[in-house]
Amino acid sequence: MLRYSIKKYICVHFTHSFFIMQNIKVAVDAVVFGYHQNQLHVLLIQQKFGSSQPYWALPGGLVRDDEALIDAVKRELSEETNLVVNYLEQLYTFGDDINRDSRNRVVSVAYFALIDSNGLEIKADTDAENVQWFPVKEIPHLAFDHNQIIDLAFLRLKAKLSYQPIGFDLLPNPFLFSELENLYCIILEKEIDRRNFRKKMLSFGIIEETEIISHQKSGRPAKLFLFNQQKYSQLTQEGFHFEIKFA
Amino acid sequence: MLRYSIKKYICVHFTHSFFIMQNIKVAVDAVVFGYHQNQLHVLLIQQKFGSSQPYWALPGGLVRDDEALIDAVKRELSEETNLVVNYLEQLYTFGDDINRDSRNRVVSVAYFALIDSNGLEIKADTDAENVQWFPVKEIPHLAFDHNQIIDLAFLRLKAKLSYQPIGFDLLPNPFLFSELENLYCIILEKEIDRRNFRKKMLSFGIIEETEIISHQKSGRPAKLFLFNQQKYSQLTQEGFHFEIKFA
DNA sequence: GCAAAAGTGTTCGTACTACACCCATGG
DNA sequence: CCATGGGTGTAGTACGAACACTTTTGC
Repeated sequence: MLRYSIKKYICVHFTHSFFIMQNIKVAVDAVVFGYHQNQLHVLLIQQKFGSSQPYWALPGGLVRDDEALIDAVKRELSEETNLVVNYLEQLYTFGDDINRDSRNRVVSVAYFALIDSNGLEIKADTDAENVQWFPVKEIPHLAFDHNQIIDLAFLRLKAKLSYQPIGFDLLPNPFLFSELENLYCIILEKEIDRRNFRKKMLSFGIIEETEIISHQKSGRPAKLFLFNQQKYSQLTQEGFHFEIKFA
Repeated sequence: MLRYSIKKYICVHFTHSFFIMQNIKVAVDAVVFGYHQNQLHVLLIQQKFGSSQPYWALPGGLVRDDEALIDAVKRELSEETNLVVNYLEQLYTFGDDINRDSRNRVVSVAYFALIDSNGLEIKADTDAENVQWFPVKEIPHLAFDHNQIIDLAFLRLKAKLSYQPIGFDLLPNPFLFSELENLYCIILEKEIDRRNFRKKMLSFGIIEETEIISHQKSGRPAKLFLFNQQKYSQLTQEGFHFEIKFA
């Protein structure tokens, strides 16, 4: 079954050679999540096509010949939205649908990013704005297969929240414990017991209580907490595994 | 910061247009894992370059213009190794190193596959063979960044084994419980208590005991078990989550 | 003094861990 | 009868789940 044959050898050689022409373009797209107003948001930009009809789409674009994929994402984000994100990882490569872009075959490497969007809220009264946050539950119909990409990114975020301390990348540092708790509730779409959540979170030893008191909201003032990234890295090297799950 | 500007708009439009030329090729590569002789193996093929020096490499090749990525992997596997795998998923896209292929910039979408390699063992005496299983701990120096790809695939396999019932895709069906247990021990690289393992595995209700008795080995004959994929799918829809962890 | 959010402990049950002996067969 | 691998139960422990009242501030 695995036996070698001349025919197969030629085939192997052929498909590994560069004699065959290929007309596929490589793009990157980024799903940038932000958290503000007690909601999870996705950053979208507005585009115009030849058809002159404006679509909302994920920030992204074609990769340059001399540019790493990850650099292409960073460049696009910087050019299109002027943002630098806190967390960035590769999500999935979309290239099974040959016609996902009607102009040309495009394989898109999608990335997944997190940012603290608290200081970045866009004025809703500026109609000319072409970059905007959308609540993740109110995403319009987007260009290409971008809705699908967001769905996948959201699943990834939900999953990762439980086994990697990435929630902090959506919050200011220092942050309020209530913000963190709320973030988990909203993204995981379930209620979480405040006492158990705090107990578990603090038990890891990767969060430090500061002496800073926040008077931002009504009610009793709250202490601010710091996520200690360095401590987390250290513990991880020692075999520690972050995991937080709720019924 | 997110304010719209003409300059930015032009930039967005430009990078999303197809006026810019791109000279990047798109390839797929597959890390195929097999399990036999109580060891985890990876399938490699032998290639020749212009330099005429033969390298071992992952099965893979360039994607055709009219072909889904996943179909490209299946085609390459079929052409190069004549195999149909039990499990196949996208692993990661390698495209940060511009020079990973010295001939041309190539972005490679790597896949991760599992197969029951028990009936497929290659005769070691056939020197002309250009497809071969290598124990995962004895992989030679490969072409391109293929060693790195295998490392990542192995990490993925290790991780997935704990939260997805993919071990069965490396075994015959029906299988011996001792095989399953051994597979977990070897891939996770730790010892597992036999009694606890069996108890936990059976508690999910996705494995059925058959009346078939195996007399293959010395010692007391063993019952064969069946993994019930359908039952697993059903349970998953009902919110069941496979998870098996050991100290 | 009341509304609003912060802060805090205990009990109960479940699930993981550790651990050792007998059983069925082939040679 | 001996070697080889298959099959099984229990006791202790640790962790997750459920649950409600007090505290501090602004208005």
